[in-house]
Amino acid sequence: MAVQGDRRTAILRCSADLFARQGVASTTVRQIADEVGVLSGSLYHHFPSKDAIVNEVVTAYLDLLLSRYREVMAVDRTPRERLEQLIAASLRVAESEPSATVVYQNEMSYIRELPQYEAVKAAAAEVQQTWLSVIEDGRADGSFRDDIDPRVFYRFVRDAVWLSVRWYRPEGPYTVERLAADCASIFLDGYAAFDPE
Amino acid sequence: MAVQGDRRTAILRCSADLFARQGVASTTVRQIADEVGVLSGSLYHHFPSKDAIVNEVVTAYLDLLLSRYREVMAVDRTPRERLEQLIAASLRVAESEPSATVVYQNEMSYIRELPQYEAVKAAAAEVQQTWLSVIEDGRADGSFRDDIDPRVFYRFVRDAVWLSVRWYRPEGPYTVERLAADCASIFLDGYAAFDPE
DNA sequence: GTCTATACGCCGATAGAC
DNA sequence: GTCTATCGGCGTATAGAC
Repeated sequence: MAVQGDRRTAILRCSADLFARQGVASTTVRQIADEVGVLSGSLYHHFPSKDAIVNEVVTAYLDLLLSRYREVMAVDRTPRERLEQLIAASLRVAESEPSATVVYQNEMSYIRELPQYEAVKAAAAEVQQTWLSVIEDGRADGSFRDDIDPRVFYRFVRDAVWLSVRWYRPEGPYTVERLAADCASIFLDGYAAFDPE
Repeated sequence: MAVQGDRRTAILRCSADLFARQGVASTTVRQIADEVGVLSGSLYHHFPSKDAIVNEVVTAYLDLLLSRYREVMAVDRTPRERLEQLIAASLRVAESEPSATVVYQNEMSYIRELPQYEAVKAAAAEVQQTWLSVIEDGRADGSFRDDIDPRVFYRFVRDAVWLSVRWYRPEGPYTVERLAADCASIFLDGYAAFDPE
């Protein structure tokens, strides 16, 4: 069982890497098997289909992300602090699971056709609701602007945060914590120079 | 010739729509032919390969985008005004060519393997250079902040702008000009409420 | 749990009639 | 310029030996 668990994990990890690099549709079960070090037929002992592998990659990713979001929301903070924390939590998840993050960002049209899409949809809805509730709270207490639709602001932040997996490399001196701080500062304070007053 | 030109255009338009909806790898030449209203063999009278269709969709898109950017840069304006104009020009191109925009945003790993990738690469470099020069000018004249890497700011703006094709629908009362204004205002002034002073 | 061997369909692309 | 017909290859998935 430990062996099977390790093999399953290896299959999921190799698949996520290939899916992220080449796209799901362009990745073959033979490539996955090569990377794992078995023949393609052996994959079907662990998963019933290629789609099942995709589904598990995405589901595990969303479970991790949601658990981090729930931790952020469990603490009493201002909307601004919570927004900063959501950005930082997202970037940390993207750093620890870059391939799964890329798959989820790039392959939504593929994911939507999976047989178990409803579970993914529910998790995605909770993710969105978390962000929107924080933004609405900030509008309500006057710390955020009320002249721009919260959904528009949410989508800009979301896309900027998640697409950072396409260019951010955690190896350099620019840490993920600094990236999160810069992101929050740009979106909240703007890139225009502060008024020298 | 007019007929062939029309047919070529129809093939490009249908291909871009399918590529955007399903991904390039998952779109077959038979699907493209069905959508156009011919049989798949007939496509090869107009294009030597499926990859050639992808290449022309992307190249035409980048040509259009660059021509709009050059118009913006031809006028003497402040960095802030130019940044607003680049955002607006980008969103207008995304509105007029949504499928090609999606293809270019989603399929970079496919595009990078095309035989004629060098031309695409050159155009992409000019796009990036246009944004960066405007941002650098704003830092130089003190209108933009100098405590955050211009490349980081560029990538956040770029991703927020281009990913709007995934959710923005021009049919509603929220016009693309208003979207551009909101985008520029968030990125330059921030979403935090203005100091009531 | 992995391998060998293979079924079966769809893929991009081509040749040649019309 | 489009059609008919088809080729060779590679895709996912399966059956059964070990």
